[in-house]
Amino acid sequence: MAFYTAMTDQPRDRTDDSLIALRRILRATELYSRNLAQASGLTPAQLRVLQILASQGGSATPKALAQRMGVAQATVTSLVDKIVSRGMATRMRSEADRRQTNVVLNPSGQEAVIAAPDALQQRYVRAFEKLKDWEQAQLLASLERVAAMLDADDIDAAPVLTTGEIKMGDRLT
Amino acid sequence: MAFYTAMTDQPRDRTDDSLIALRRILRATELYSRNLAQASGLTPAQLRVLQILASQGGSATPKALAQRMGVAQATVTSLVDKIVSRGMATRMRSEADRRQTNVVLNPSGQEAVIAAPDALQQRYVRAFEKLKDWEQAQLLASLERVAAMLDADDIDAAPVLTTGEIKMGDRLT
DNA sequence: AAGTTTCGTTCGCCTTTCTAAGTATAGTAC
DNA sequence: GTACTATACTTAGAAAGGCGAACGAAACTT
Repeated sequence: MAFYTAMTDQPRDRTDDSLIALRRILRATELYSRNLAQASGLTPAQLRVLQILASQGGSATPKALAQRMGVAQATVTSLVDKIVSRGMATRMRSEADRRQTNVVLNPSGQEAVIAAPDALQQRYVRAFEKLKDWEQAQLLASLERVAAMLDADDIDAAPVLTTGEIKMGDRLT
Repeated sequence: MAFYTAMTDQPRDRTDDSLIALRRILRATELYSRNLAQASGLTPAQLRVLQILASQGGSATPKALAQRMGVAQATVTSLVDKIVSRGMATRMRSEADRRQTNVVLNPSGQEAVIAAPDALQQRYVRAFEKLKDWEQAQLLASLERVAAMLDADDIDAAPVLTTGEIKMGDRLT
């Protein structure tokens, strides 16, 4: 991990430091999302479904949701159940292909999404928009770079990751 | 959110884009951690406990763990139960204060931590170390900046976040 | 028309997480 | 020293997220 421990100027390895920063980011957002979801009377997972729905123009199929969330279809079914039972969305059979179901966001669901802005947004946006122009550009470039570095698409020698088939060894009790 | 929609050069708002990048990062790491934990025969939460233990010199109290993880003590109890039942850690009453219990990492637990390097590490480190020197420095600075922007410490008007007391309104069924 | 694939649901199971209610130990006050 | 209070942890019970396997229905293929 420490490649150039010799560079005496830096107290710690940059790789380490960047990992630490990344974990801080992760941790902060995780805590926020719990928080926020509670504030809106929804669980994080349910809110995520609503957000995806909203981002897709108000409707999506369970399959699409599952892929988007990196979760099994069965899981989506139960999430949608709960959302539907709260009247925040409705299931509608597709006309074109009747195997498909469209989960459609209701007004009340839209409100929920608006009222509970994304955990990140809440805090991050304020800070981001206070930055100088070039700082914003810089930050954006860096984030996109990191995202690209982590993204599931361009995997080479890493464990499987294709959404929905997580394979892999034994699973003890 | 869109402050300078007028700047026609950019297809989208930088704030939006950076949020999207951030979500990609989050999503990628979330998927990875599931994956990785499974590969090691542990669940993500259990692995997190082991990692924290390791980072604390091999032992910590449930209370400390709970705080570190942003989770209730009862939750830690059940996580520790499972870890202990797999022989990866041991509970030991504290001599000084017998109300306290120390959760101590066993050799087998240490192995697990080493064998299952952090979800981020796995992938990120490889990519990071391929970057040019100035790129690394740049990225690190950006990440730390974002982390600072999100961190719980310097909150002003945002929802509570002090680890362990997540307060906040009603929680529907 | 029979077989195959795809989509979604149902079922049974496990894990995480919470709150509320205990139990034991430590500290403090009288 | 006995009684209160605070702290550290566990237990118990419930809800939620998540999975794979099995299933019914609709759409393709041959």
